[in-house]
Formats: sequence, C-alpha cells, structure tokens
Amino acid sequence: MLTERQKKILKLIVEHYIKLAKPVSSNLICKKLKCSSATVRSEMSSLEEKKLLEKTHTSSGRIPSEEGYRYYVNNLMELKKMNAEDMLKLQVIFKNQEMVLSDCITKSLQVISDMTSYATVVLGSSSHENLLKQIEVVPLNQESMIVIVVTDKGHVEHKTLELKDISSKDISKTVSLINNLIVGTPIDEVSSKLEYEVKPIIGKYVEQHEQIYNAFYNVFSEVSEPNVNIVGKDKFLSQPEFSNLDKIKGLFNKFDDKDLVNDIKSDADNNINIYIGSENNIDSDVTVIKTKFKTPTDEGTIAIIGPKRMEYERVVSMLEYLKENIER
Amino acid sequence: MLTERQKKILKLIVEHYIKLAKPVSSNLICKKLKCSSATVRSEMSSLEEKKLLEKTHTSSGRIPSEEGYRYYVNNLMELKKMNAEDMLKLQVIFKNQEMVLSDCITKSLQVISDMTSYATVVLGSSSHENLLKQIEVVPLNQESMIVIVVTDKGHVEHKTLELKDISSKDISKTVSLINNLIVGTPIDEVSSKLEYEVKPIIGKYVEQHEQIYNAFYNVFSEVSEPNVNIVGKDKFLSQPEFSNLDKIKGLFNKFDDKDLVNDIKSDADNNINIYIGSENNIDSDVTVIKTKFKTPTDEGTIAIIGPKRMEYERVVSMLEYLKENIER
DNA sequence: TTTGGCACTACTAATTTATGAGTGCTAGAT
DNA sequence: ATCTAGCACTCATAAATTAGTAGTGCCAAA
Repeated sequence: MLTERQKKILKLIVEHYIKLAKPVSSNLICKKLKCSSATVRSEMSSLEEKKLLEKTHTSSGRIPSEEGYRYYVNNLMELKKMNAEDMLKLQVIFKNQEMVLSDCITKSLQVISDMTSYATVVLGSSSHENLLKQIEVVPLNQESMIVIVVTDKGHVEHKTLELKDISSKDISKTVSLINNLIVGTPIDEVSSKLEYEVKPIIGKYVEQHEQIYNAFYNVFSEVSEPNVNIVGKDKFLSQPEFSNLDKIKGLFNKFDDKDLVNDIKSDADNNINIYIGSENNIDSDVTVIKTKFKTPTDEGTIAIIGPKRMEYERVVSMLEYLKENIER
Repeated sequence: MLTERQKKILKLIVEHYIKLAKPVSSNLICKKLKCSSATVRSEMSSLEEKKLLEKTHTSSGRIPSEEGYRYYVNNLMELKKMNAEDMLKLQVIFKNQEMVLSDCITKSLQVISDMTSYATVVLGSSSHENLLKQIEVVPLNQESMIVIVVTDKGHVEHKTLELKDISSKDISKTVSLINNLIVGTPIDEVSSKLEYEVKPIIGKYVEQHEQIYNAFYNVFSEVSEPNVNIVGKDKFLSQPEFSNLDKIKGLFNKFDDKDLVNDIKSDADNNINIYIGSENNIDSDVTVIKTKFKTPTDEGTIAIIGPKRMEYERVVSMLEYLKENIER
C-alpha cells in the first residue's frame, strides 16, 4: 500500500520521465512538494523497494519500472478530456461528410501518429468476418482478365488471371454461379464452398471447367490475408530509447513480421487495453495501447505503439475519442 | 587520359571499397600489381589530382570520389553475365506460369532487395498512360456503394461512396453511360470528359444528377495517383554509410516524399540509367540505377537504390536480366 | 621510372583526470 | 516519530593525455 505522498511522488516521477526521458532527481520533486530532498529520497527508496522505481546506476535519479508504469496506469493517471488541439485535428476528419468511415479511421491514425510521434496500426476485420458480397470479372485482353472480389464490409481485392482460349460465355456462367450460390459466405470458407457447390455444377455445364475452377480457386485462397495498415514506424527513429541502430533494426523486423498482426488482434476487447513492455510480445521497450471497434458495417482493431515512456493519458483519451467517433 | 596502370589501380580501388567500405591503402594494391607501394602511391596521388580519388584525412588510404565511380561505371566496369546464384533465384519467379507479369515484377524486386541489401522501387505506368477500361458499382447497403475503376493496364482502384436516397436505377444509368462514352480515355482526362460529355446527358435523364455527378467526379479525381511500390527501405539500416540516425531519418523522409516518384520517373529511358550521388535528387550518398520497361500490355520504371558504394556490375546485370524477362 | 627509407600525420583505443549531479546515511531539529 | 541539513561516496560524462599504428609524402639512389 502506498501513502498519498508516495503516490504523488510516483506520479510526478512518471510524468516527468515521460516528458524528458531523463532520470528524475529528488531535488526536482522536492521543489514541487513542500518537503526537503532528503525526505523525497527516503520515499523514493521505499518506492524502489516496492519495485515501482529503478535506478540506472548507483547514484542516478530514478526512472519508473515496468511495475511503476503499470501502477501509474491503473491508479494514478487521470483521464481528463482530450486537449483542445488534439481534439480539433481529429474533429476535422470526422466532420468531413464526404469521407467514408474506413478512410476516416486511416486518416485519423495518420494524424495521431504525426501528433504523438508514435506508430499506429489499423487491422481490418479478418477474413472470417468478411462475407463475400459480389465478384466481378473484367476481361483485359485475349489472355487475361481481372477478378474483383468485394466483401460486405466494403473490402475490395483483385487478382489478374491468365486464361487462354476460354470462352467469355463460360466465364460469365461461372461468375454468375458464384454470385448466386456463394454470396454471403465468409471469405475464408469460399474456397471450400467453391469445391462442393460450384465445381460439380460447372463440371457439367462449362467447357474448360477444370481450368476455370482452378483459376477461381486460386483467387479466393489468396484473398484471405488480413487488411493491415501500419503507419509511422519511422517515428521510433526519434525516440531516445531507440537511438541505437540495432534496436531499431530489431524493432522494424518485428513490425514486418506478420505475427505482429495476430499479436495485436489477440486479446483486444472493446475497452482500451494497455500492454506495457514485457506484457506485449513486440519488444520489452514498447507499450501497445489498443482497442476494438465495431459498427453495424465494419469492425477492426486500432492500436498505438510507442516507447514504454508513452504519454498514456493523452493516447488513451485519443483512442477513446476515436473509438467513440467511429462507432457513431 | 589515364594510363592502363592507372585504370587498373582505380578499378581495384573501387571494387575493393565496394566490398569493404574501408579506405584502400597502397600496400593492398601493390600486392595485386607487381610494383612497389611507393609506385602505387604516386599513381594514387595523380589519380587524386584528376579528382577520381579522395582521402578521408591526410594520411588515410583512398576512396573513390563521385567522379571516380562515374569513371568506373563508364569505362572500367565489365558487364559479365549475372552470377549463377542470382540468376537462379530470379529465374524461378519467371518460370512460374501462374503468376501475372506485374506480380512477377514485384516479387523480383523483393528478391533483389533481399539479395543485395539495397532498396528497390517499381513505378507503374502513370495515369495518362492508363486508359479507362471499365467501371463497376457494387452497392453495399442503403447508403453506400463501392465504385471500382479498372484500367486497360490492369490497374484496379476502388472508392466507397456515401450516397443517400438515390435510386439504383439512376446509378446504373450513369454507370452504363460512363462505360459507353468514356472508356478508352486516359485516366487523368476522365474527370473533364465526365464534365463535358456525361454531365449534360445525365442532367436530362437522371433524377439527382447533381449528387451523382459529384460523387463520380470525386472518384476519378483521386484515382490519378501513381502506383508506387518501394521495397527494402530498411536495408539502409545495415549500410555502414548510414550508420548515423540523422542520416537515416533524412533518407527515410526522402523516401516518403512523393517527389521521389517524379524524380525516379523523370529522365529514365530504356537503357540502364545510373545516377551517382549528387547526380540524383535523393541523397548525395546514394546511387540510383533504373530503367524503363515496356510490354504490349504494361509499362513502368524499376529502380534500385543503394549507397554510392554499390555493386554496380551486379545490379546492372540484374536489372538488364529483369528487363529482358519482363519484356519477353 | 621505380624503389626503399624515413619523417610525419591523424585516426583509434586505452588511460587519466576533473566535474557534477545524484545518492545514502546519520545526527540533530521539530 | 518525522523531517532536515550536512557530508562522504558513487558513477556517468566529458575532456585531456598517451601510445600505437596504418597510412601518407618526399627524397635520394638504383
């Protein structure tokens, strides 16, 4: 259990460290608290005993430990209203009636990344949540055509196929079969449904059914990749805790890794979730703050990734605001 | 004019520096040339007088100057056949009959980036070279629909529109008008053609023509962005000349800048073009090697960006090979 | 023209020195 | 019982010193 004064000191230290990334001295704290530096020092060392603070070397000031940040986030941080400037910049985006939701989200996260210097991530709904809405085929020339796949969430994918000596009639037969039989199926189940419901039929009525079937099968087996959008990776180049090239390299590799996606997706719920340092699987020096959003027409996960020394209050309030706006 | 021996020395120095990124000493050269280091030294200093070599400090070995690289590229480098391993990895991609050309290109450049540790760029054909092939509209729900734009080069773009209280009949009327009147027009001229050829007609026959017209107008005015694909930016993190964070930041900013596109596009021709250091507008420490390709169905520019200390012979032969394969 | 020899330069890495911002501890004040 | 002031101590950082050495340029002799 912490005394009121200890809480106050911990809060001051975390917030000061967040701002300047430099160990915080007792002197600095005692100026803001009416007591001597010696008193602060003894409080600090008892906070250190409780594992909430750390030293970088024997005679350095204190920095928050992972537990320190966690305590701050759970108990100390105040979720006041977002600051006016941040608010304004985000409002502009949502006020724009012409933009569709998904563009608003992308744009917002770009803006947030620029304002905060953290990286942001949007994960669209995954393939089992996207239902096939319609497919379209556009012939390009004799040998190739484009197949366009649209899902009910408005996700569009396309693939060019090489198909030689196939009558356009056969293709349009197949397309209308698919559009009649398979629409409404989750994208990741389309391939198998194609096999059991479409293949037998085109087998009878379509000339080169083998070739056509294979082509469409390929299209759908590749569509299933999730829709990811990472913005502002490079922002880490300006974060002092990543001033070392090898660290940056390691982090960037993690970002390119597709495990990141699964990782961010997993155990996100409708609240604002915060994963500090080793609580996330990306890097023990970063914090991930994320939440899921859900609207009648779409759903997904948005996340902000920065150093552990993140502006928690600001980011949480931004994310809350954003989620609210998306869901309205 | 350089003597044969001077050429030999310059070539050795460039190639050695390309490999190890360390100033080359006279001793090293004299081992490969049957003469004393003193002789080499005097040759080196005459090469320095000709501005082909530089020193990093008074008593250091030599490194190639920009002019040195230029001389090497123009006169010294030997364009032998590509090395077997590189060749093999690229062949695999083009042997795969199922892949469409544009995917082959993208894939090749990823592979090249991984093999060489340089960044690669593919620029698709620009909007005035892409002709409108067809548009499709997929209604998502009452208020929104997706417009899909396909060009003759197989480029697909889509945009979601919010359109309230519009009859689907009016929309399909407009779509078929566009598909009849405007197909074949360069993408960047579609907007204006829309205004002069479609607007007057839908003005008469379509109910909410104003709203519909505006919606489509917006779609086309945004489609015109060129199709860019930069791979392996992060490779610069491992290049010793970019071991400094500020340099990396500067370079990455350039990469995000859309001027890069125009820059790479400009003055590329069907040969392999090499822009060393200040000859390009990206960064005086990089070299850009690029070429244009053109097939009956598509065209574009491919580029490889690395430090000035680039493996010129290897990259040029790869690019040549790639261009050949694309155009076949 | 080439070579060996020699003086010289400046980068590198290791060591030293000084400074200062911090701490912990203790004895006395409140 | 708590707070405070004072003092000794620690350690990071930066600057200065010292080798050591991998290079050079130049010169005089082959």
